[in-house]
Parts: sequence; C-alpha cells; structure tokens
Amino acid sequence: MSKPAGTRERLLDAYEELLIEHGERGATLDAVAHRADVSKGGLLYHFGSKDALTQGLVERLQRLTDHDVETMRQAPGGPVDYLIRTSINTNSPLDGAITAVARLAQTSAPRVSEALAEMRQKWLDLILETVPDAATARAIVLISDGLYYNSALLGVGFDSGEVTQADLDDLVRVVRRLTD
Amino acid sequence: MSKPAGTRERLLDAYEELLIEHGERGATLDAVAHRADVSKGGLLYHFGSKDALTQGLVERLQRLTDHDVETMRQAPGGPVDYLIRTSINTNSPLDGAITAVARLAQTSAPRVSEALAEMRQKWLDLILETVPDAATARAIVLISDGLYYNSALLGVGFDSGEVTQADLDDLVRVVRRLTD
DNA sequence: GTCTATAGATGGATAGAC
DNA sequence: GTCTATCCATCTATAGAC
Repeated sequence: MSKPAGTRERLLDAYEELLIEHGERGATLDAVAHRADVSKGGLLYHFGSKDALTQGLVERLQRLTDHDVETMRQAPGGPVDYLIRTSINTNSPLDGAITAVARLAQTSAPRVSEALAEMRQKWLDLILETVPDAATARAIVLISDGLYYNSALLGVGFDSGEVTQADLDDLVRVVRRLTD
Repeated sequence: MSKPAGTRERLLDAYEELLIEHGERGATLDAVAHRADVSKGGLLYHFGSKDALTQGLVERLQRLTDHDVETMRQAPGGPVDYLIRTSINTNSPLDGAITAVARLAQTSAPRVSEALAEMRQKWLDLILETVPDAATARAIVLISDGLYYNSALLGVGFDSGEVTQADLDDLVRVVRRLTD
C-alpha cells in the first residue's frame, strides 16, 4: 500500500494483460517478467511458481468482487440495473481480473473455476434480495453472464459490433418486464 | 463417409476431447496423436500443422451448426424453446465442438472467434423470425449464451450443482413471459 | 499412410552472484 | 530484491525409412 506500484502488483498486472491479449499460452513466465520489467529470477522471488502467480490473480479477483458487490448493493438504480449495465467489459480492474481468470479456468485447476463460480453466486444472492422469484433472478444473472462472456471472452458484442449504451437501455427495459 | 471411423475424424475427436478435458495447453500434438492411436508423424500427414488441425475443428463446428439451425427451425415447441433447452451441455457432437472451439478462441487466431460469432448470429437470426422485437430476441440469446458458457466452459450449473430438467422448465416459463 | 528419429525453440524452475 | 546462467522437460515440425 505504500510503494508507488510495487513489483508484485506490476507482475500481476502483466500476467493479467498477457492472459487477456494472448491467452493462457502467451502468458509465459518469460513474457510476464519482460512486461513487468523484471527478470524471470525477479518474478520467481515474488511468486515461487506459476501456480503461485495464478493464485495471486485469483485472490485479486476475490478482493475486487467483494468490493463490487458492496457497490451493487448501494447502486441508485438498484442491483438488477447495475448488474446488467456493468456486464459489459469496460476495462475496469474487475473486468480485467474476470477476463484473465476466465481464461485460466479451462486448464484443470478446479480452484480457478471455483473462484468464478463464487463470484457469480455472490451476484445471484444479491439479486435474489431484490427479485424474490428464483427463476427470474437466475434468468437475469444468465443475461449478465451472456453479455460478459461475449464481451470479455469473445470480444463480441451484439451483432458483431460493440454494445452501445442504447443497446443496454433496451436490454434493461426487457429485463424490467421480468421484474415488474 | 465410407470407412468405420477414419483416422482424420479420430484425430479431430481426440483433439476435441483433449481441449475439453485439459484445455489448450493439454492438447498437444503428442497427446492428440496418442489418444487417436497414431504416431505424431501420422497425425502430421493428415493435418500438416497444428493450425490445420484447429481449422479442421472449426469446419466441423460450422457443419454441425448449420445442421442444428435446421433442426431448430422445425422444432415442435418452436425455436425459442429449443434454443433454451439445448443450451445445456449434453455431450452432443455440437456441444463438444462448441466447447472445444471456445477454448481455442482465446489464443489469438481471430478466425476461431469469428466462427463462434457466426454460430451465434445464425441462432439470433432464427430467433428473430419468431420474436420480432430485437431487444427481446437478444435477451433470449444472451440467456442461452449464459447457460452455455457456465455449463460448457466452467462446468457450472445454476447454484453449483447440475441444471435439472425442472430448472429448464422454470427458465422456459420466464422466457415465455418475454415473448407472450 | 504410418512410423522413428531428431532438430531447434521454448517452457518452468533452480543456483548462486551481487 | 534482482540478476544471469543453466538444467531438463516438452513443444512443433522436418526427414527419411518402411
């Protein structure tokens, strides 16, 4: 919390960016160290193995998720509105962490998939406070999932272009038909 | 179409399975050849490079998608119902191809992401024939996306268990509120 | 059409100097 | 806390026998 950036955080940033830009395969220790302007030896001083680096990223995701859920709980338009509107990749720290971790969720490490599942569950729990009908709440979170995956994982919006603010307005209106 | 399985198809099956089970990193040429009971040299006779192998899988996905869209068009309960109910990973050939290709969509090759986007677009086009309101149609396809990604990519259903038939029934009811 | 052998590059990780 | 040097495994791809 004291130093300007901290090598540790810079390494996590680099790992995250490389995962997003080039996928799991491109996020090698060499590449991460190079992007963070550290040697491989330097990297391995902070994170003793690639697994440890991944673990560091998962913990970052959990931290950011908890913060996001608090923001969502107090959102002016309510949690549903907030969830839908923030399900587009806006290059926020949380978006970056989600995208990066999602790309790791496919190798094997169950711990990683679990972290994403926990994140989803926290959102669903909060939506259920506003929308008591479970099936409706699930449908809403599924729409959020769909937006997120298309945007963050495939880099694809609605038709093939970007998702505009007007698109989101339309979508929020549709969702409101479910909750009213 | 003549031979019992054909080495080519067996190689694509092996590649697909390894991608699903172990992600991009585990799907090496060695592993694919071994699972298909062929030597690496044998593999590279049929597919001259790893890119060619990936291309083969993408073409399989396109073939299966076209077939699925035809089935969906003639589905008894209508396309919307069919789309939602088949958005769960049922280990069908199409599900396998989607899951495998989705795991490749993150490395870089834009061709791969495009194939997934095209698939989505074909579904959306068909839904639009039944549900003229674009925003509603999009919301429906997003729910399908959400189901699919959670199920196929994360191996996660609703809460953390499987998605049951009753869950799907509930969800179809919610979606019908949008279309009626 | 399928095999073995091998080249050449790159991966994660360790050892030890500074 | 950071670096260089190095080890060993594994990756894609090629060459050439059968």
